[in-house]
Amino acid sequence: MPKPTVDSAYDASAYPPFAVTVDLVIFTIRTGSLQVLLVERGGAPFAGRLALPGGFVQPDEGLDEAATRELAEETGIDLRAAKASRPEQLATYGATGRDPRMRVVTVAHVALLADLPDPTAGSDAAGAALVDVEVALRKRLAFDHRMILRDGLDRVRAKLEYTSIATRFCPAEFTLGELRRVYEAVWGVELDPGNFRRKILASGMVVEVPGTPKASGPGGGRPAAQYRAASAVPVAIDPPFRRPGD
Amino acid sequence: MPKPTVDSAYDASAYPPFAVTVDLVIFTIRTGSLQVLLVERGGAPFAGRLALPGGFVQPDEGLDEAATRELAEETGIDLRAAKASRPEQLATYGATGRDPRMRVVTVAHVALLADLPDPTAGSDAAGAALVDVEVALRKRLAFDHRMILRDGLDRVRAKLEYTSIATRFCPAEFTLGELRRVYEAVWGVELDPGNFRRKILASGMVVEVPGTPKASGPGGGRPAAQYRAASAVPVAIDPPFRRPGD
DNA sequence: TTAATAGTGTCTGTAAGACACTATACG
DNA sequence: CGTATAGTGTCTTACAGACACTATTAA
Repeated sequence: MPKPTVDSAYDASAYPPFAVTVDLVIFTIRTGSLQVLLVERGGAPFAGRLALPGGFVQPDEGLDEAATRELAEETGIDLRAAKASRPEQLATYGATGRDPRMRVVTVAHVALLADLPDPTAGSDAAGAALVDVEVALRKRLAFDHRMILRDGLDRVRAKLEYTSIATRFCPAEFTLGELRRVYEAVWGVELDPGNFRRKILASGMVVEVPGTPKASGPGGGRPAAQYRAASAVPVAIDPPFRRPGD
Repeated sequence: MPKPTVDSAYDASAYPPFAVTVDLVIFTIRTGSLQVLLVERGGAPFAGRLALPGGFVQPDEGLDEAATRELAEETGIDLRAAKASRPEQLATYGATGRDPRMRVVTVAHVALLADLPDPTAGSDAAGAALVDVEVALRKRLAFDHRMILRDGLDRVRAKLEYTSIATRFCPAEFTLGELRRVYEAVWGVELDPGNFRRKILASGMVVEVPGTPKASGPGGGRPAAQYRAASAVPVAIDPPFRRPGD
């Protein structure tokens, strides 16, 4: 095993300079469909195109920090206080020419949001919008953001199988029906309510909130028990909850 | 959802400059134990410490390209010819201060190697060595390389469960006993030969090479049939091959 | 012969999926 | 009443794990 080339390369005075950014794939579920937050680009390049939110990493912050800051700036959610659901690193994209002006390496992150009580929707959503994921994937996004979105979607779909992150899409308390509709929206399938119930309860990922049945919605239906995530941090589902047909 | 901050940030003339490197976690299996390739650092910082091989990304190459180039430089393996087993991106590490001299973001990759016929071992392995992974994790490595190694190990252990990458540790033709010992080395467990055989054959990840039984080793044993990977690119194992006790 | 590995057969427990059934709401 | 959702019970099938058994080699 030949020469170690590390040392000479670490010449602090002469290294190729790169710009480093973070981009965010922010998913949420609205009206039963999986949506992603996109912003419209103002200036060149890709002016007018939709893009993932993101920005430069500052010299004094780490990558996670930058992603959390961008999430706060784009959605108003301050995760440094609510210690849950930090953006998770997805992958890094650094092909030459992915930004036509200079060499930019971007570290993509994924974040899951419970749909916020509508104050957020009415506010200054200047240029930012939630777009159905299937629709977004058919559009021409800026840079390589379509690939990043594709990878982010794959990641979320996979992680539903073996972790409890689905609860991240739900408010603090939720019914098993709501949780099931999260899985159905992300996976694009229908799940048997009875089998779903057994599987989730057996996994221990949720605990029942005693004595608080939820009033049934329009059209009737038996009131459902309320649950909350058993753990603040996502936990492994064992055995995994395999998605049908994949 | 508030202001999009993307546009102003994309001022090509004023961005915070970073150095971008790739680091490689190169695993192989030797004498039944999982080993990782480490190099000894010559200069400061961390002079004398063991480190993962790696180096700066050049302005005209992509991240994958840089990782492949570094792999070739460190091991003599040219993957641009043998189109198999490219380094796979692991994660990106960019904490402030991870390099004491400047801001360096490193994109870590994982590569799996079949143990090479000993020419490589005898050559100029100046400062490069294969180290048992458990031993390496107990050492103090340079930079945050211990964390990277830990993450790389987790990744490989997980990927054995649902892909056919274990064959990457084997030569072109191998017996099921050899493949089983790969799993045992990576997972650190013992597997039942009979059940292992059934599981692997049912997965379709290998195909038998007809009419070539392998002579049994020292100590005897029935000769084993030879197999090769059913696909040049890793394929999903369905249902997954779950690792015992985890 | 013994020891070691390859390969097959069989049983058991767990869990997923299909689906029927009961329970409780709305209109 | 009908319809919709919540929740339980049951049956079948698939498969992992334990383990016994046969086959074929080296020493």
